[in-house]
Amino acid sequence: MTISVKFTVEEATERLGITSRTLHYYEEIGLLPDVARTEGGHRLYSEETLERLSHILRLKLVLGASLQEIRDILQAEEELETIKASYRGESDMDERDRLLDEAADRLQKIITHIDEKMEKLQAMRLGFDKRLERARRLKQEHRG
Amino acid sequence: MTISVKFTVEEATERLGITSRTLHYYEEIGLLPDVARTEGGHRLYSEETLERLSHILRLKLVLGASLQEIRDILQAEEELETIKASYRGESDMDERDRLLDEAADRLQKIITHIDEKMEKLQAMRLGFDKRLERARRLKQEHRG
DNA sequence: TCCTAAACTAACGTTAACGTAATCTGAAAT
DNA sequence: ATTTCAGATTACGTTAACGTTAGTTTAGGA
Repeated sequence: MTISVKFTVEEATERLGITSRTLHYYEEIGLLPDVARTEGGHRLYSEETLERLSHILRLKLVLGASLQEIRDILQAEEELETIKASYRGESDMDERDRLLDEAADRLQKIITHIDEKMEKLQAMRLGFDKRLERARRLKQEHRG
Repeated sequence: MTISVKFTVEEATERLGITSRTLHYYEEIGLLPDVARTEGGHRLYSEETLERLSHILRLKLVLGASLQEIRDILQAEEELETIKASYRGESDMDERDRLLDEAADRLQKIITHIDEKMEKLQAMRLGFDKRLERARRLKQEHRG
């Protein structure tokens, strides 16, 4: 049996840079399943939950995704994990292939979305770069 | 004198894929200076304004920036343009160099911000990629 | 045991970014 | 000249993502 270290609310907030209200809220809207409690009702966060939270925050920051969209992404990921975990089991293999394909499809869509975002970022970066270059050139001309 | 084509609200909304309310709102919070009007008070958008709007929407979508942040970015860009435009004029050259440096600094910060975002996107993309690969490998193993 | 800091629940408050409804005026085709 | 549709203004409504306050309970060290 593996020892599972648990973290208090304070430890979680400090590590993640968010408030307890945010933790409560995420739990409230179903982003955090199965948060453990002490006998007295105080929350205890596992390492995996903290990683999940970290993932959520990354998705928010980088993709600019809403919590609803994040919920969908997480769900797709979990589904995939479930399928993979049960893949060597007993039941209908064709059905499993189908489910796996579906999950892979969703992942592919997310990746495509990320790629599109990166392309746009790249284009925008080039635009700002040009402005900066022109500014620097202007300064050089003036000096020389 | 160059002919300046102007566009109606409807043309603008269709071209940009936003509602008139959004146009009004952006004007209201100062994102769109000097929107022209007909004699009767109807708005007329110039090509430059439409491009500005397009830029705003890109910044929103790609950077996930708030309208406040976008206002700041646009302001920085305008400042830089003003400085560049007056750079060959008469007044204090040292002061101009300073202003130009300042503006360039802000641009540099935006670019750095974009770069950081792209790095995070890249890392995230790799993460999703791995999951996808594992899913595909699993399917292959099962078949073979 | 007692005390204080941390956590709990419940509920109302807040801000950004628009949506929507109502009423009125302008534009342009017939 | 009239109709009709687009546009203007005003103002209240909405949603997401938390913030904040209040009153109560738990945890853990002196």
